[in-house]
Amino acid sequence: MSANQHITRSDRPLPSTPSNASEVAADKRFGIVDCNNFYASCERMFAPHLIGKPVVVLSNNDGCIIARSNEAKALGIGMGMAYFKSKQLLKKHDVAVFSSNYALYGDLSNRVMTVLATFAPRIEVYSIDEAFLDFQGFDRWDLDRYGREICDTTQQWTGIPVSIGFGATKTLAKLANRLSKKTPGMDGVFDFSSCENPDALLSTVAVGDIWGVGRRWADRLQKEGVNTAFDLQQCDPAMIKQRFNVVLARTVQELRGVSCIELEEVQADRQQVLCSRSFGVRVTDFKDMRHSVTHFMTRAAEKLRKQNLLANVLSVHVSTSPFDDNNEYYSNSCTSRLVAPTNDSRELIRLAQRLLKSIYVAGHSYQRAGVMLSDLVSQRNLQQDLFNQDDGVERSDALMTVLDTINSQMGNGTLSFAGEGFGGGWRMKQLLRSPRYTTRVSDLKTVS
DNA sequence: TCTGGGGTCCTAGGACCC
DNA sequence: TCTGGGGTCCTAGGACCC
Repeated sequence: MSANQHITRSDRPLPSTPSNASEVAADKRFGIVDCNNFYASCERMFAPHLIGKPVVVLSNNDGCIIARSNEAKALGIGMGMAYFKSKQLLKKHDVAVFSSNYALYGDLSNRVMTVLATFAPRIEVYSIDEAFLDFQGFDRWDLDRYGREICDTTQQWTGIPVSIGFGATKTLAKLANRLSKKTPGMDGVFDFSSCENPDALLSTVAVGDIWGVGRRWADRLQKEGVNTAFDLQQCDPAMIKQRFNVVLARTVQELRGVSCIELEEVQADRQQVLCSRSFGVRVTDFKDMRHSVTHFMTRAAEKLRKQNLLANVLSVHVSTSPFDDNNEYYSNSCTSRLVAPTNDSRELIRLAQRLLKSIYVAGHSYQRAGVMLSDLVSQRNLQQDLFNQDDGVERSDALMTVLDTINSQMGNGTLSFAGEGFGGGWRMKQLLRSPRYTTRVSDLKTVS
């Protein structure tokens, strides 16, 4: 780290173990398992001829590239690259291209998580392709060997290759996981605590590659001479808290081996539910816009009911493309509170349509729209309305249950609201989606 | 022609209350 | 002339994650 006036090193000696280590029964130890190139691996599961070949998966609406196999990465295909800009390159190297197929990825993710849960007393499913495992008390275990067993078993039972990192904190485990994939010879398993010269290793990691340090902060830190994970670890947390914020200060502590971010086994209730999409083609007609917003509202209400939640607040937003230089950018949203919390699609649709009317301005070519539900409350401890004595709520529940049951048993969209319209160019493009191999009987793979 | 979607946490500042 | 202090709630915006 170069000398500078702003960032001062802490004079305190770095703790080799958490300072309160004597008070806890055993040192904390976290593992993070991460599925390698998850979406691409899922596609390969049912297309084994693609093993060893470059594969990419596109975002919703076939907009940009969001997952790449190692072979695709090696060709210089960047994450987030616009699909239309990379078509030539993809074609030239005969890259297999898929639209995203979340039904498939979600199902395979569940299988992976089920396997992982058998290897540790506690598991936190952190994202569709990652899970933290609790290995507190595993001090005497050969984690390197155990890690290899976890990877081998998961791959064998689910077909998805994974890698694992161990560390005294979540941040160090993430870092170990990253190193396990980047360092030849580690082969997807690395225990940071077993490292003989951690300072040297931390010096090889760019500050922006640390979990919790995004682009903005990486830029700011680098301007002040903090370039590597080692540099950041040497910073005084109090100074970081003052000059950046408490979140980054925690990251500094975590890099020092002081665990600040706990394992969260049970998922907290959601605070908001969103449904928002880009359109397959620009929308210039109010009727199409109303169809799309009604459709998004229907999906959001389904999500709400699936989690037994009710919403108090609804907002609707619309916008034109920020990339369109020829037309004026327009973006607007409108928020409203419901009279009483609800998850009834009909009521939410009615309000959403009203809100849409207030922000829709004719003459624009709209690129996206969406709805957001917030101030969510659990259906179980709903405050009863003293003045509403009719049986509306029960009837609404019954109707929504019927709707959801039919759609879940007979396929999404079996029953839909007239307001959603039929077809419509605004529905997203998914021209290259693979079959829903594991969640639809009609899409089952056949062997001839 | 064509640029994803869905979340979280934290902070600052204003309104309002006693 | 003089114009408190402490607290909560809400919102917008900025940062991050996958």
